[in-house]
Amino acid sequence: MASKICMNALCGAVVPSADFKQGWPLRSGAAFSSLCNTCGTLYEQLSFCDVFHSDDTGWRECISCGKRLHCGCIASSSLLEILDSSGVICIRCAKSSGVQPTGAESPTRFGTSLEKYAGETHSSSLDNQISVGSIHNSKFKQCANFSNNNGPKQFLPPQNDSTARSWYQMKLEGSIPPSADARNTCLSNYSQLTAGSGSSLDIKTKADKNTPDVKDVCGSPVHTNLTISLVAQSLIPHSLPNATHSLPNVVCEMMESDRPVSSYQHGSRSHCLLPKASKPVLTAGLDPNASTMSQMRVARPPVEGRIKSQLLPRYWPRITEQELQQISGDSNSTIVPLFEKILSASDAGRIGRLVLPKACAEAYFPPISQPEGIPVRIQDVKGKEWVFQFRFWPNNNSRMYVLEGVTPCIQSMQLQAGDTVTFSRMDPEGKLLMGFRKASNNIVMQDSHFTGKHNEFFASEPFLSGVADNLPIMNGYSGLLQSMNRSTDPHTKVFSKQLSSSSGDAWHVTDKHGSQGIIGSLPPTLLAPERKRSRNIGSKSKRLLIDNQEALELKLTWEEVQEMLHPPASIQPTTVTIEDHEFEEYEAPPVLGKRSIFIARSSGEQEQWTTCDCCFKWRRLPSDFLLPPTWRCQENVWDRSRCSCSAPDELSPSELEQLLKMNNDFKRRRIAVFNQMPTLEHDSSTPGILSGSPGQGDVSSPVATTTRHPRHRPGCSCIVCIQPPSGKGKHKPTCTCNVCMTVKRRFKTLMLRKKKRQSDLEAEIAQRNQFIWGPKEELEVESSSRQGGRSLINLLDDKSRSGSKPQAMDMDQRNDQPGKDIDTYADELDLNCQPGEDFPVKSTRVSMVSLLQVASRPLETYLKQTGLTSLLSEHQTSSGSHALPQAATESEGQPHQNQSIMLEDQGKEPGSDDKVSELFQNGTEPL
DNA sequence: CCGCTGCATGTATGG
DNA sequence: CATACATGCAGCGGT
Repeated sequence: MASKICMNALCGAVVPSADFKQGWPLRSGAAFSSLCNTCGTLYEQLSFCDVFHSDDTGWRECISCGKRLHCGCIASSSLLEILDSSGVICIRCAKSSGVQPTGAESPTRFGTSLEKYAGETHSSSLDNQISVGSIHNSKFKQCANFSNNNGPKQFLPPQNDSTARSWYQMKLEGSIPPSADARNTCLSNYSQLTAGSGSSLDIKTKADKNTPDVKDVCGSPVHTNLTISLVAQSLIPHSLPNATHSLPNVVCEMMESDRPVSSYQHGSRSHCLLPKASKPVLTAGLDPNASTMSQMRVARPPVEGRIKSQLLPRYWPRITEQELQQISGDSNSTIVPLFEKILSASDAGRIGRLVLPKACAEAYFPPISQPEGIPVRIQDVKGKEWVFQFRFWPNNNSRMYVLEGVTPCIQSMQLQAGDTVTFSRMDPEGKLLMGFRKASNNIVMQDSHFTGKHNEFFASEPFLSGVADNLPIMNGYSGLLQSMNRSTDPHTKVFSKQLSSSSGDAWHVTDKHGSQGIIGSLPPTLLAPERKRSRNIGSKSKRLLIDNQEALELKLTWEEVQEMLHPPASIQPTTVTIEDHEFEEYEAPPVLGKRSIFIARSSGEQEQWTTCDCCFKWRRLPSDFLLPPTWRCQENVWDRSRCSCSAPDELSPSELEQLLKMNNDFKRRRIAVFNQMPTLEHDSSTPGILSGSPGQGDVSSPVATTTRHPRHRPGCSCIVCIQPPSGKGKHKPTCTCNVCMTVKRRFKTLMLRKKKRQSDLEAEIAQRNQFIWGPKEELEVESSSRQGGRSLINLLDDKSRSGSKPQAMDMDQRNDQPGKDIDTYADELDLNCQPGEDFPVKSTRVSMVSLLQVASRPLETYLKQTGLTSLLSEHQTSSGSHALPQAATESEGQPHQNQSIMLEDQGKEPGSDDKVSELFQNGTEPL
């Protein structure tokens, strides 16, 4: 019998694992946790995947294809479905064979109950087949009377006979009629099964057969070591008698013993039994720092079922038990969370009008028939009572509800756009309460970031959960699915990483570009002009963009967390395509690597630095070394002479300080890039951020540029990673290395595409403008070069229009391509071109005249000069430079691939052709 | 001129 | 496509 140690440092009790019968399935999609029997501390949060680790290995076999897929990875949740208590079929088989669950009226399937619970339904056709869970098909068989409420209790299922089929019956007492309707409501909607505060569900025991007396079990000291906890909702709380509010609110939900299972509601918690303890994981949507269940922030569906169907999950209250208790204090009143809203700029503005979600207003506020509305009294957390005018505006045959006069209240709470106001009700008085959460301690990043619209950004989002506590439960999963489902990018790859034994559940997604680009991975919204961004604060709460440094830092931190995850070494993923989405399946868990810092010295040498887990000193490693989760300098096989803990290779304090400073500086610059993107192109004084101009670092000191940024790891086959350090390693035209082959392949594809397009436009183009097409043709040789072409054309276009210098280009004039200045394009040009020649171009300033000279050359001349003629004829893309010719530059600098990284993504944006055609249509004559 | 009020409109999003 | 909602803005009244 395995034992665990309670993670509560103050407790430390050994928690023996009960010898539960395996194959005791439970629903997925909840905030699972385990409680220490001794101190009651929640010490594990189990992912939804863990629930069907029925064999405790995490591996399940598809009953159709036999493929073994590991729970805890994407496969377990989205690619597997449980057809009955034991059978699992992968989605591919289910889809291809049309397998339908048999033997059950309502199949037990995983992976969706959570989404439904959190309102995060996704659009897969499979979803339609997925029930809320076997609960839907369950029967209440046993009741228990939990008449005492002294601390957490667990319900112990029959352990001696896993096949016992004891029938239970639940009796609802109080004002809830145990009618068929009520029961069916419960059965059809799990969220309502869980009674919450204010409820008084008194469940009487009616044991039969060989089932242990539940009452006895529950009245005795805790026996189980593992429970699943759900934050629950009230079940029509205000219809319950007030006198019972101090009693435990219990829902006993008993299933057949070969079915999910048992839970009971205690207070606002519901505890279910898990078959076995599993490794601790962070569960998305939960606060990883929450030491107890009461601190976990979980979205609660509305208390009234009819509202639930109307109210968007974004308004679901996410108040924690702790907060609820704080509000209710010692009073006997019950706090019913109603809804919450993230304040928009308008809400928090001086107008003093808080727009209420329509459904919420109509559900929880008094009905009003006149637009003038009525005054409502709302008490804030300090006990102060405010009177707001609750009214509506007619709007499109609908209503728009507002609370007027909220400014004093908002100000007293010191709220601003992005903060969250919560509305609760105190029962039985029915008094409305208003609380709040500051955005600063409630990093709210709504799930739009996870949608397929911005896959790049989505890919860079964390799936270590709980960091953003406003995320829907399990957002890592649901958001992932949403992204997959919404994405129109057929190349979207979901790179699922499984749990390593030492890590928590985490998802990692890369897009088709590898999503390594920090800047390139930003959604356009983050690169939007300031005005646009500020408007988006709280905009519909769906696309709340973090505009403050803190949140950006957090995002970067998330990224950094992801940097630590690597695919298992030497494991080749199998790629499957499901509904146009490519999945990389790994048959081994991911590796949680150790954090490291990448730097590049001015010599071009790249280094990786990390700390020894033994002596905690900084050590230098090869840049391409994949760090294991733990690493000690004794393992420094590259330089054994320096691998003792007192090795000379360690950093001196000053060096360390410098290194960390540079690392921080790099982070700051990443942030600065976000902030400065819109203005960069007309701010030649800040070229360093994108162009890597001199000044970034002392030539004699390490330069904190991640030319091979950390998220690219050995095994990454993207164009960035596979190319040698810039300026090094000339490739011969006949070279067949990865780099050259990739570039050749890309070039070939692009040329084919180009030719096809060209044939359509050739006549017009030849007639209209020869010299524009030339450079563009060339510049589109590589996708990332297209921006260069656009840049040039934009320059011309802009100059032709305004006659002003190109640096003065306004973002708004070409907002289809957020700011990059010309040297950025120059950098970009040499991104994927191969270092067959020395890189001639790295300019921080480009002469307009020289650019125009280049631009005005005939295509053939240009190709010839740039060596692309040979490329065209021989497809030797590895030779020659795609960069602007030397004449176009004034200085040289070092290549900076981290810009290239981002540009690789951007280069795939459509539009450059549009720009050209637009130019043509307008008949603009460049100069 | 300023601020308030009510409505209109644009945009995001869900169905 | 319908709807919700964030916010712009015209019009009005008060100062």
